[in-house]
Amino acid sequence: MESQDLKKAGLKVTLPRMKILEILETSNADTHHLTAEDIYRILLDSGEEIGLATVYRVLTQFEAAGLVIRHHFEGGQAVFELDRGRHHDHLVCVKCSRIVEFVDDTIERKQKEIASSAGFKMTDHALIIYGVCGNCESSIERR
Amino acid sequence: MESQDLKKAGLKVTLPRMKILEILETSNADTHHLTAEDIYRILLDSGEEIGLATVYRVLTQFEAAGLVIRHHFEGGQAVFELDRGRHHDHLVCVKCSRIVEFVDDTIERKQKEIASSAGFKMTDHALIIYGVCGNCESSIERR
DNA sequence: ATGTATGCAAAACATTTGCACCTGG
DNA sequence: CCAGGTGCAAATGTTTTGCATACAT
Repeated sequence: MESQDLKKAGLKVTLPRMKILEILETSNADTHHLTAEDIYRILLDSGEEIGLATVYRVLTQFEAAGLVIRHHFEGGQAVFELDRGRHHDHLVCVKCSRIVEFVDDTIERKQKEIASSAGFKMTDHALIIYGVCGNCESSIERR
Repeated sequence: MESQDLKKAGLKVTLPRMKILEILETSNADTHHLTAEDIYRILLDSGEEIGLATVYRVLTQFEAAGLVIRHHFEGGQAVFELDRGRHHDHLVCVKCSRIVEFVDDTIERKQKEIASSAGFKMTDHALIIYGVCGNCESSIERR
């Protein structure tokens, strides 16, 4: 049960928070990571009464608590994903926004080297590879 | 003379465009990459009469023409840098926003491998390492 | 009860667009 | 001269905030 996670983060266990956590857990996996608006729509569609502002507030709190990660890929909206602890980078399809996660130890190691040889104490890093995924590649022409 | 670049891109050689190009050329190098607002301020401060909208319009045209690259680092505003042809990635100081550019062939190679083994046709990629630079590290405490 | 969360509306930003006027070739 | 460029103001899209009400403990 993840209501524990909420309590641990000093956040009351409320319905909106539980619902948002649940959505992140279930519809997050291999497909799209979610925007605040996505989550808002899903909640509305499933009959919940919630405000977009609350979604943003909750996501921001979750981010501060280390429960979710906020990404700024291209295209205005930030996307959110549950922080499952295992760091990874992203492949983003520029056609359909499909996201594939990956980890590469060689790259991870190299990054640390680069940072320290530039005199930086690395705090974080983001590697995003943009491209056209297999699906979109085959189905020629689409928006 | 880079008025050539403008003509080549099908853009009239106007004062605002020249000025913006000049700013990108001179104050771009090792320090901060510039936001549209930065450029706007610099122009106003140097006595030019220009609108922020024009700065955005020009930068967008420059981007389309391949003259500049737009980056979406953390923190709202996009930053722009001249495209000098040599691809590179970025180390960003989270304290002072100083930017260091770097290239690592191993990482470049690995990225291609990762993309193709995931069935993606890579179109672009962005690697950003966030950290605290030497300067900020030493001068303990600062905003 | 009581301090925190929420919903709504309004504010705050970053960026884009419409339009009348100006300018480069 | 005339298409394209510019400034200004208004529109947009995203995220944040103020405030009165509702809820978890």
